[in-house]
Amino acid sequence: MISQTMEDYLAAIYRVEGPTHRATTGAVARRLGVSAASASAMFHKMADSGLVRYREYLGVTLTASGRLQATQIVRRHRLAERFLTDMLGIGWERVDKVADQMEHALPEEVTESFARVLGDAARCPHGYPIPSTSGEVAVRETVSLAELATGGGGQVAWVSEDDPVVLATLARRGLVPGAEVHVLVGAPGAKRRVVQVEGRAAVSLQMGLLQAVAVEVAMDARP
Amino acid sequence: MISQTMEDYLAAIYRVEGPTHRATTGAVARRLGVSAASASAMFHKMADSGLVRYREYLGVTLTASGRLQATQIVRRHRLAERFLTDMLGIGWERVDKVADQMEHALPEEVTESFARVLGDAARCPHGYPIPSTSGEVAVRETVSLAELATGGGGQVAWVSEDDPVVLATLARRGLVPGAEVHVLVGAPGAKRRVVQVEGRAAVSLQMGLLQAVAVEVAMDARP
DNA sequence: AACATGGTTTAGAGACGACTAAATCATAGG
DNA sequence: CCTATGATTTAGTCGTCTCTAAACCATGTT
Ligand SMILES: [Mn+2]
Ligand SMILES: [Mn+2]
Ligand SMILES: [Mn+2]
Ligand SMILES: [Mn+2]
Repeated sequence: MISQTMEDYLAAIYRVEGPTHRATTGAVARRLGVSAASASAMFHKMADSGLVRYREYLGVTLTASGRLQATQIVRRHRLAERFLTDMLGIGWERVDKVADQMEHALPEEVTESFARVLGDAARCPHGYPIPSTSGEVAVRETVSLAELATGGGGQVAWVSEDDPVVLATLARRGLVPGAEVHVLVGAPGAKRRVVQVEGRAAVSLQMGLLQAVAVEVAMDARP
Repeated sequence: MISQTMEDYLAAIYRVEGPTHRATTGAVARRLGVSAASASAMFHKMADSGLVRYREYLGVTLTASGRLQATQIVRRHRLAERFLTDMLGIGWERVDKVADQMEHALPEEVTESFARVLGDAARCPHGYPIPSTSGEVAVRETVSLAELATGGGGQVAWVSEDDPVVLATLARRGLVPGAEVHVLVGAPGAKRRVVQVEGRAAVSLQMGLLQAVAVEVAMDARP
């Protein structure tokens, strides 16, 4: 049996480590709101349990076993979120916190019931892919709205989900997964940029909001 | 903030202490699968937090504050159970364990959404009353099938929910909340008794099963 | 009235997961 | 190539919850 805490570390590592990237102590600690010392100690225990490979001072990588368990936790998390928004009508800015608890409570049978009644949803309400039971995920190449080339645009793939205030603002601006968006004014990395969503009037958004939006650039517009 | 462990103690005390009965260290410890020493230590902390009154060697009683919080945990637990059986089709012998986790994860908003989509259910799948938001419960006078007078009968009010095997057996025998049941043969307290459910053929049940069934005796047949 | 018994509390200790402060390492700039 | 800097690890504690073993108390029996 794996502790709830260790499950949270697993999911955090999964989300931090990109396809190439290693999950560093600091990045995981930051995501979990925990000191780097605590993360370091936990990395040792997880390595002993065969969940990660740990190269000191460099960070961890999930093993096959660790990766499979991580995807299952993330699957439970995102299915729970979908359920909360779709079936209970809870606002998307509040579901992450609840799902963060539920992800540890749902046995296989309940998880798959969720999937069934939700029609095998492919994404969480924030746009992130829901891993399959075997751990596969649909990968998409994205660029944050902050870094997108001026004049460029695409479809919103997902939005960062950890700040409820940001989420509420994004929803009000129409910046939800699936929306078409274009950058009209402002260089990549600028403090503010003017963007246009679908048929709406253009709005100026600041850094924090821009960084929270991941855009899938149209095939022919890739850098 | 109150710990998940303390919440479990609160609910256990609530369920152990009858209208008159005091919740004793041993009874609470047994219900939580914990040593008496652990329960004793926790009682001190809960008394310090104003959740219970503690009379050493005699047990605890919930304070007004403790009782209110306990009913809210039990409300979440039982609504979660109803949701799992009614909306997801999970078997009633498995829902208690899942609800035991979910009861700590559901904020007010989600709990009341459950209540709404369930049409303000009055009982959990095992027949226990669901406390209202203000903590009120419908009281019913019951006698266990083991103690019911020979020849007597009534309506099944609720069944003990902690043993999945017992629950599965009871369901197979038709001994579910609402069923009419009569004791045909066997003295109160006997190892086995013959009972009849609704229109079914009479069956002989052993102690363990008999004790698990609480029967509401018809008004005119009260002892 | 004394005592035996069983339940309860205390004593002592361990697992887990968090923290701060201090030491250590990797690496980018000079 | 060397060093300054920032990230990481270690050392030392703490809080929470658990346990077993031993001491203690309330109770009913003799
Ligand atoms: Mn979590
Ligand atoms: Mn999400
Ligand atoms: Mn619980
Ligand atoms: Mn129940």
